[in-house]
Amino acid sequence: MGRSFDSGPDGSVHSGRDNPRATGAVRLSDVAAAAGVAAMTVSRALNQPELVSERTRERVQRAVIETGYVPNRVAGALASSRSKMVAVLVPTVAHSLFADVVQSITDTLALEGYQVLLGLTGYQTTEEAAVVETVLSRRPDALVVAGTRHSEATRARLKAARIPVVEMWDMSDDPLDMLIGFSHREVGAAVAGYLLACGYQRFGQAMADDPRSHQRAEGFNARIEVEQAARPDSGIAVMTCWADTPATLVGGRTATASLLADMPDCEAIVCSSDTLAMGVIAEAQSRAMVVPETLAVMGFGDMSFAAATWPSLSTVRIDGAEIGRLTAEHLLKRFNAANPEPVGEVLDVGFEIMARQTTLASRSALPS
Amino acid sequence: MGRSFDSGPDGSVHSGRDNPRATGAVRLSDVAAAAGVAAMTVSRALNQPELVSERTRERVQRAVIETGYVPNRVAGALASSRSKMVAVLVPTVAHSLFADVVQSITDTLALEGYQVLLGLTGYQTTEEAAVVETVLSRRPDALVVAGTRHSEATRARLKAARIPVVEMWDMSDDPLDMLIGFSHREVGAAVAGYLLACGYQRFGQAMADDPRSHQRAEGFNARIEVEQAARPDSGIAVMTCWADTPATLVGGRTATASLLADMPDCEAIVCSSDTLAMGVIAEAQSRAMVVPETLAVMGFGDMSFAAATWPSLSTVRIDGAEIGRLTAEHLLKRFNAANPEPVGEVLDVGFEIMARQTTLASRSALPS
DNA sequence: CCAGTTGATGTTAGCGCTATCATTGCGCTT
DNA sequence: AAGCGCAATGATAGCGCTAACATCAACTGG
Repeated sequence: MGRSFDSGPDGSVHSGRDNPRATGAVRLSDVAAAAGVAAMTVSRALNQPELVSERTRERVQRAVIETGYVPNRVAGALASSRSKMVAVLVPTVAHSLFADVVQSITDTLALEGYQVLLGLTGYQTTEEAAVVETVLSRRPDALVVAGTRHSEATRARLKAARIPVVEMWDMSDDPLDMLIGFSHREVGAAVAGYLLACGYQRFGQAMADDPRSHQRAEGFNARIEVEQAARPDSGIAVMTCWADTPATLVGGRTATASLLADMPDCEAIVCSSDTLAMGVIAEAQSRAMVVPETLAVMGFGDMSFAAATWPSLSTVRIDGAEIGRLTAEHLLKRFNAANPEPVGEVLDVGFEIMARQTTLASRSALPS
Repeated sequence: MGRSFDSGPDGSVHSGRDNPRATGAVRLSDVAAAAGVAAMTVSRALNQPELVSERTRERVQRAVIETGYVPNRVAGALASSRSKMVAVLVPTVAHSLFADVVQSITDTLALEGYQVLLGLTGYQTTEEAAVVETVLSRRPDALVVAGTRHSEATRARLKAARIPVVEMWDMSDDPLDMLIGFSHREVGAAVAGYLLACGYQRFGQAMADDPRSHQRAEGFNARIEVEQAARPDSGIAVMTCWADTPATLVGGRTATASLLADMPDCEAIVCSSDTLAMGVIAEAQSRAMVVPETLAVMGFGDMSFAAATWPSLSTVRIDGAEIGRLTAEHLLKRFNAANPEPVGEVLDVGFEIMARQTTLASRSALPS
């Protein structure tokens, strides 16, 4: 209590405030001196309180407040080789789907004191490799990455890092470790099934030209082909228009114009994102077409505005928050487990078709 | 080349692979052994290449690749007390405005090898204090925080940390250090001025009940009062309806219903967010009111969908990416400067009124 | 009453890097 | 030839923390 922070009676282990390399911040040993215990005891009182007697714990607590101590986790991480950080790599955060995931991971990890180191990879694999290396240099306790297509160099680095890795967002046949996502093919097939059930037959697809959209388009077409085979004379048909990435409103309008030019009797347009779908609706309305009576529209993503438009947008909902939560919970379980070995587990979180006003549930009941 | 990594001829400084506390990862000294130089030289070759001869630099480069070395920046940060990390604290990232800022900061800082440590504070000041302490324990080189209202404890911690602090998003009279944002009052006043110029006189306000929206509402009302004083018999009037936070579509619809009930001749509804505005439009359309002829709508935020709707949403654009870029550039300048003292600088990035289809530029020319 | 056990605390020795100063070799001057 | 300055490299000593082991008192049971 009455003791100086700078020197114990024995001359403290640390070189004290006069050392040119010291940061000047309050250290564990300062708190220890204030509490009249050893530095190690303070460390334990803060990190493993159950190992310390209640009386000591309280004294340390008081000394921490008194000195205004903020632990230096950089030093802690170096000494213990546990950083309590999780690197999260997503292409961008300026997109509500990934933003939801990041938000949810951050919130869930925070419950046990873990923090998120954010890495934005862009949409290029080359950039990903650089970001992975930078992020690994911080020695995170785990790494979460969106997507399953990594360069060989990246895969090697991730394996060499010997930390839990969660791939999310996409499904894959050979996950590096843990995988949490959904199948884009199945989304496409489900959308086709839904629209067929509604009674639609003439389809346009306005898709952004990226790998995931391609998978959804494939799933869609596969389901349509099954139906064509089952009902050869039904007049079921699909046209696809590929838009530039990233998807924009204008892209949706342009795609719609193109699709309507080639397929004037198009009944429904399926989009690879809600943003494109908004463009489709805008183009339709500007042509005085009535949505959904004249033209149905289907989006993807269930972004915040999808439910808010008039007519509200039918779309596919991916629960990004759920993916994030599951990811974080899985990691916390791994951290607390004795054995941190890769598990090779795969979790399909699925998706939900949100039937709203831009599609008609029973179009077949209407006069065509 | 033919040398073992584990022991130099002199018996290496480090205890080698048999030490139980070593991580097993490739270390600087391993690279040094492979390149036949001292560890310090490798460190310099990587961090201050200009201090090393070209021949040595190349040898080191080769050794790095050969050994698969990934620097341990945790150790580096401890030794140099520079972490090359910037903490970014925002209420949420599941909101495109903040997401844009985070994206932009991350991208810009990455140019000079800095990384972002993300902290999500929620909308409560109590949470902010805890998050600030946690991130400071990582000893970031700077801290960026959205908003200017901090608890005393937070302000004290930030000052004690002795690192550059950038407050962003709001204006304030007494910034802690650097401040980059815009004036919410001025936004409100500008929106009022714009709508008055269009010829509107009967206004509704659908505002989320948060401090920033209050400031905008104040600015709006102040401008309206000036006009009322100038033209006492004009019939200019405002009604305000406060919606719950966070703003939702349904909140917008409810607010609209309430406003129209109290002010049936309402000509224009001003919203505190684009999301609320979408709700207003949806409610209007469901009542067969024509936007903008019967009811004009004004949003805030210029979110991605604002330009995409039909009719497209008139709103106020804040350039989140610009705020992020300026923030990051300011910090980089500070990092490279000799003197890292607080600057007390304030930067107003302003805003832009995006006149789109939900407002009529010359309503006065129409028959009322 | 003493070896064995337990719980609480202290001591020591690094974690892997970089700041700092020391050393070396080389070209140049006087 | 001795002295100087400079560029390149090396050796040393920590940064602030925690793993691992050591110590010590207070018990336990035979």
